[in-house]
Amino acid sequence: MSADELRTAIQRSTLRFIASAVLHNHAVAQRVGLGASDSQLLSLLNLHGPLTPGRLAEHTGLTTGTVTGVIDRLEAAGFVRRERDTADRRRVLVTPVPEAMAALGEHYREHAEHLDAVLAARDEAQLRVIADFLADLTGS
Amino acid sequence: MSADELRTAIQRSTLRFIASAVLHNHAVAQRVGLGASDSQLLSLLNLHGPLTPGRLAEHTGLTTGTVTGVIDRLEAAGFVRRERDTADRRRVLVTPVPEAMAALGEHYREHAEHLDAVLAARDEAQLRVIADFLADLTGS
DNA sequence: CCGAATATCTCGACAAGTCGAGTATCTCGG
DNA sequence: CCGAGATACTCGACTTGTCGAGATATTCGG
Repeated sequence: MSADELRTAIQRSTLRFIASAVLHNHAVAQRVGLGASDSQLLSLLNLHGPLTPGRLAEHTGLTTGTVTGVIDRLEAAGFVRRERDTADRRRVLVTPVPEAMAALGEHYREHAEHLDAVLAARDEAQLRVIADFLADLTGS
Repeated sequence: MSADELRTAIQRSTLRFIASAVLHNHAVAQRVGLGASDSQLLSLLNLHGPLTPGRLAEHTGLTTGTVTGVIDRLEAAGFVRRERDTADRRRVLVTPVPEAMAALGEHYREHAEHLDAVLAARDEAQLRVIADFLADLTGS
């Protein structure tokens, strides 16, 4: 395999990986009883950390009224907590609840174990190449 | 960084990557006017190739009546085609329309270009490590 | 202080998606 | 052939999610 062939193979694999991840994510959300917007909002919180309802509305394209409802559902289900900002008491910080997130993570355990198994077959030099690649890819 | 540290770094990066991919996928679907089930069905077709409405209903957990409606929407929007199976004429094969898929892919061009840039900085040996890793990960 | 601006929440009306039961068409074994 | 089973589609009722306008609470500048 030439370098070019390797690159296109990597691109195809990446697409397959994304598609399967998206599907699994959707399946998990459905099993747990989360709607599409609920799941989207949780993903945002996991990526960016605690956010205010206003910022969540901007990121999702939903109105603030709708976001209030989404947060209500997520809070009732125990996935997030509301915390009033002590500095500016108009504001509310929506923070994910770690235990609930860990419980959600259980639904990804098979995938995590598969990843573990794949990584176990690599030596340190190879792991470094993979880690660097993913770090560059996720931009961090 | 030890091998263990590299492994946990890889796991974290993978999670970040999935979360951001799921979010972007959702954003694209919304922009193009696809509902959650519509997008899910398209992902299934892209992964597994042409499927019958019955199988799609099984995979998604929707009823066959609902799947008919989803396919109607996707067909009207030009994303899929219905083809009657000539061998068993009760059956319908739902196949993605390549041009529409390519048009959808445009929404991922920034990501593809970023991936290109990241890969351009790797030599052939590193590319091979990454390609093998992704092949094992996606199980193919 | 006071008025304007900001942030969130409330709630009735509306839109979209889904179900479920029934219908139409086709296949296959006896 | 014919009847049972399979496959997809139709359509009315219902659930869910979303909007949008207004209400409430808080901050900030002058």
